[in-house]
Amino acid sequence: MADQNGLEALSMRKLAGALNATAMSIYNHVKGKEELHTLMLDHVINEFEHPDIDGEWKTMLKRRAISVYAALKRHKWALTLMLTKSAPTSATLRDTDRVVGCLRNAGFSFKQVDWAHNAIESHIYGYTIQELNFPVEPDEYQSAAQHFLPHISLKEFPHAHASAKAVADGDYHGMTDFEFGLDLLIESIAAWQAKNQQAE
Amino acid sequence: MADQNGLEALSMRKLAGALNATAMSIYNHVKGKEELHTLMLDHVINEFEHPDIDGEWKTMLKRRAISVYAALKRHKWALTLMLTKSAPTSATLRDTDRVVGCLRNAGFSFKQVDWAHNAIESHIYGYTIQELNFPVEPDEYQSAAQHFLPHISLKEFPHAHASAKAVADGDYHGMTDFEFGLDLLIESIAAWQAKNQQAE
DNA sequence: GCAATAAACATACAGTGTATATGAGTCAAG
DNA sequence: CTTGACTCATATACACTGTATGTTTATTGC
Repeated sequence: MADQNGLEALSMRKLAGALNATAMSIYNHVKGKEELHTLMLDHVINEFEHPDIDGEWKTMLKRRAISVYAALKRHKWALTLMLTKSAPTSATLRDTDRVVGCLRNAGFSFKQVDWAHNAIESHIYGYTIQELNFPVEPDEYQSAAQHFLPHISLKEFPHAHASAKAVADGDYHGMTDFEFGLDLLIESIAAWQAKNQQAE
Repeated sequence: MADQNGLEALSMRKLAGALNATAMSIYNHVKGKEELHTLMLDHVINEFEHPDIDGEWKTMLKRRAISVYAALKRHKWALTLMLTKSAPTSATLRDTDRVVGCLRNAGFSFKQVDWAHNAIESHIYGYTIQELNFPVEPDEYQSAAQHFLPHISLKEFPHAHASAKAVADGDYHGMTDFEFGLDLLIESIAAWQAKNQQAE
């Protein structure tokens, strides 16, 4: 229901209706709506591709990152929930356990694992938050830019205007790439870790 | 009100009460709650430190990134709103205009600007989303790790357990750094841009 | 002083999450 | 065979939400 009509379309009464029951029946299986959200979020996290601990860390973490990105796009409500939830569940524990294990096997110190993991997660969530917030679909960038261009004041915002004009004129597609920043990060993490290996 | 008690504590009636008025009076100044949220978000965006277009892009974008990060931490509800909002406002336009201008002056192509900007934004939002979601304060990491350690199954999640144990034992503080990933990104973007300069 | 406008208001409605209490069904122990 | 415990669906009710509608009051320009 949330996948199709958004998180606000999922009320206890509507959920109960879809199950041919009343709203209060749900409370026999779930403590409240917050627990329901936690379970939903767990379901998404379980769709992440867990890295193989003995695999090459770069490819393992890249594959996982792409799968996380895909899952968060499939379930657009998930990131919203992440911002209102608190305690980590066993689903997140399993995921982090694999990531940590993979990096530890590659010779990372605990601090290096933490920092590297955190940086990659940042890219995944941040890239997704921007894409989910972006109002137009990728195949409509040019037409959207043409439509929006008159609303971007040339005097007030000359550079933003020029940038939008480049997309409107078809000089470049205007599409960003999830793997661009991801690769930058992974490579620079590798260099950083190699340099600080003996220092740790 | 949202800063102090969270976004859900800001209802039209409570806001009106704080202004010594009734809920419906607000609708004479604002179209609805969605517009109220947009205005609140704009207020946060206006707290961002706009980069000097003629400054050195690395330091300019780094300073801006840190100010964005600080603003999003001051107003914890802002990121949540970003995920439910749609059209960009003039406040966001002003911000992106400065960023784009700064990078353009540094010789970036439009595509390079877009990709670099997007990657840096990803780090800011993603890092913040994790920090806001994290349940414990930095000065309580060790005690929190000691408390949570028994709940992390050694058999099921050995690496996560070991990582938490390292924090609990005080082997390392367990604190990540916003500027770590930021610096990695900025430096690798600089290298990438320099290499592709003549190719664009 | 009067008309026009702006802003605050009271009321009402549909919808939300959920506390509480009741009732029907299943199952094991005496 | 019965009794008691337990699970689960239900009905009712409460406090709250955003806001559509219509009315009253205050303020301004002429």
